[in-house]
Amino acid sequence: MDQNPPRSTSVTVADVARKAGVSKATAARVLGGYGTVSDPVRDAVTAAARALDYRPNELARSMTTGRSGTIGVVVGDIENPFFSLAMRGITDVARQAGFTVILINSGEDVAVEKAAIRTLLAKRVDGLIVSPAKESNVDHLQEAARSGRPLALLDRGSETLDVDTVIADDRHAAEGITRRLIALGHRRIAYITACDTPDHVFRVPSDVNTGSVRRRVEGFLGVCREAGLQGMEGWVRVGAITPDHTRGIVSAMLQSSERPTAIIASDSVIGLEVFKTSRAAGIAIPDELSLVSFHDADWTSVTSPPVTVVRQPVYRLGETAAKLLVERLNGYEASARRVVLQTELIERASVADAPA
Amino acid sequence: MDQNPPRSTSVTVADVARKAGVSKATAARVLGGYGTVSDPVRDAVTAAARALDYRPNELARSMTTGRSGTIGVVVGDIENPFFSLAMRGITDVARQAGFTVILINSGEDVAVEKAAIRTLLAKRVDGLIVSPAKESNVDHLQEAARSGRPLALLDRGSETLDVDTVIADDRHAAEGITRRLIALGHRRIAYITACDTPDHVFRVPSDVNTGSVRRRVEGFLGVCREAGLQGMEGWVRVGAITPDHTRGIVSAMLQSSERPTAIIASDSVIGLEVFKTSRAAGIAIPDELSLVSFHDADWTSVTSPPVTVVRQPVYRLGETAAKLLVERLNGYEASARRVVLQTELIERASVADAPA
DNA sequence: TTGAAAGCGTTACCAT
DNA sequence: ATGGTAACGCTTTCAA
Repeated sequence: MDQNPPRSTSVTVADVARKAGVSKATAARVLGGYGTVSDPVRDAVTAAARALDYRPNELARSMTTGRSGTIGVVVGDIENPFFSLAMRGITDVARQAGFTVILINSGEDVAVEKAAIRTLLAKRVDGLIVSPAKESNVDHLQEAARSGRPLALLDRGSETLDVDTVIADDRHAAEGITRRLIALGHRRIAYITACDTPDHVFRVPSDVNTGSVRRRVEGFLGVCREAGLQGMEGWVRVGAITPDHTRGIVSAMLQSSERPTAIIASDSVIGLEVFKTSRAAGIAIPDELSLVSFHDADWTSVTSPPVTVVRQPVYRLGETAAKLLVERLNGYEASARRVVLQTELIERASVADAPA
Repeated sequence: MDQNPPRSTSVTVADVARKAGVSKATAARVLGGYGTVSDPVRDAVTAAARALDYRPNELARSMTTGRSGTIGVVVGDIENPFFSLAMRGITDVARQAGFTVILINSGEDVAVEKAAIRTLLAKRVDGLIVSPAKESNVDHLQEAARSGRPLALLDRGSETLDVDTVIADDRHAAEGITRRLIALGHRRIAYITACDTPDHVFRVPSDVNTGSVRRRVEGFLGVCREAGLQGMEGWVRVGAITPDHTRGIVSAMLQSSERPTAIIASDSVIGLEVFKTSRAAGIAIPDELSLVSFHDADWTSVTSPPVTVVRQPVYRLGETAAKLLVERLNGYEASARRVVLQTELIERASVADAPA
């Protein structure tokens, strides 16, 4: 029973081999679980390994095999329930497939995203899942794709990037709620998103670089146009990047003489702030203001009134992206797949006829 | 302008050295940013690196330096807003300090946690941040600590583990809200937690293995005892691990003849489900039932009535754990530090006098 | 300031 | 079935 303190320098296959009285190659075979070895030798090596408390060095292993068993994930903000749920989907699939996940937060900043990709590539991740901050700026992703490591896009696609992509049917969802609101008599409908433009004002959909949001805005404007509503571009508000920003935007709107009769919130964090702000301003939902939010966050059913939402299959978004990536990692070679997951409108009580 | 397709095998220092007409050692020095080199040589190497689009292989670097620039994080469930917010704190600090984060979800399962630690150690993370599923079962953490890699505990401590720990003042918080409820005349006060016991029933605090929750339960029971309330152990309910489980527990309670007049929810996910279930059962909050929840999730102020919560400095919990770890990584050697962050009771409108 | 060569801990190829 | 040995891409003495 030698209980000597484990020396700081870790034990290697060579140590195990020596102790078991075999060659390094043989020890490596049983430790690594490859090649063929006789039972007695296997037992001896196993015993030696246990005695020495051998721990494989995955770094060294990756060094020679070229696979790190790691996938890199870059998301906008892990604190946002949307991403944390998608992340759960990713990690579940990854773990089951034997991969480990490196998470980097881009804060929706392209420069950070760029650096993240470099870091991840330098660490030799086997593959990448990215939710690109801006669709227009994907050179670094091109580069990643070219590096030979598979890349999957999450929630936000890119026309120019021919890689596996998993998104929700955002345009369709936006069209649906816009139609519904118009049918209820709404004409002053605001769309609020966290996406920003250089001068913080929206003019045309191409101003919005986040794929999922651009598609929604296009859907929104398209239906408005089709219904004869002109100049609705003015009702699209960008830059709701924090609750404070959102509050500023919403209260300004609510105080103006031509205030909106309906608001579409691009995510649940914004939806919540719209709810808070209008309540604080004494404006009643849904009598004076209708509210629809993307993402059926768990609390949306519990407010008074409960809020009408677009349910997105968020967990499955992450899960699917990870699955596609793992397939690539296992050698799948066919051309890029684009998966569009369906959303569902959950009608609750935050939407009503436009006030007279 | 050679635009030849980048060959699949990556370019190494040797390639750069050759192109720059210097030795591998010299090239490595400028590429790695260490040692001393003359300006002309530096420029030549830099130019060659750019021309070849050289990317350092961090794996190889880690191999020789022994540092991977990575910290491993094991949490119960990244989908829970508590952990996703703490995670944000961790990643922010890590990134700023030049570390990358590997995230593993334990699902509060000790076996998974154990495997996670092994994996992380095998990947040679420089340090670990763990939110241990069970305080009583920390052999694998002992082991991690002994491996020489620093370990920091998040939200849940361990008496037997002498490592840096960051927790909230859970006991104190629980005592505060319990006193308040008792002062309002409540006698049937339930405490509901996700933590489970083998037979799903609670008898004594030591049944609860999750540090933070055990401390809260101790605080709760202590104040009850001190106020002359006996047998309150029967009001502690464990196993609210999913919304469905929670609903089952709550609705059973609400239907019993001796139903609680107040409920303390151990996290916001449970708090939300209590809210939903009691509403569905037609039981009015706070007139017929008072509710206090741990974690001031963003939605808690927006329900009707808004819910009284214990505000925990969640982001700072993660941030602080990461800071302590990074200090260790930078050579800090003194004995283990235990940081206790203060909570705050946010009184809103879900708590009232006990019904007559 | 620069270069040659020895590791780091694996895997993998080629003999035996 | 087993052993010897050359990679993998980098850092790091030690000399020159």
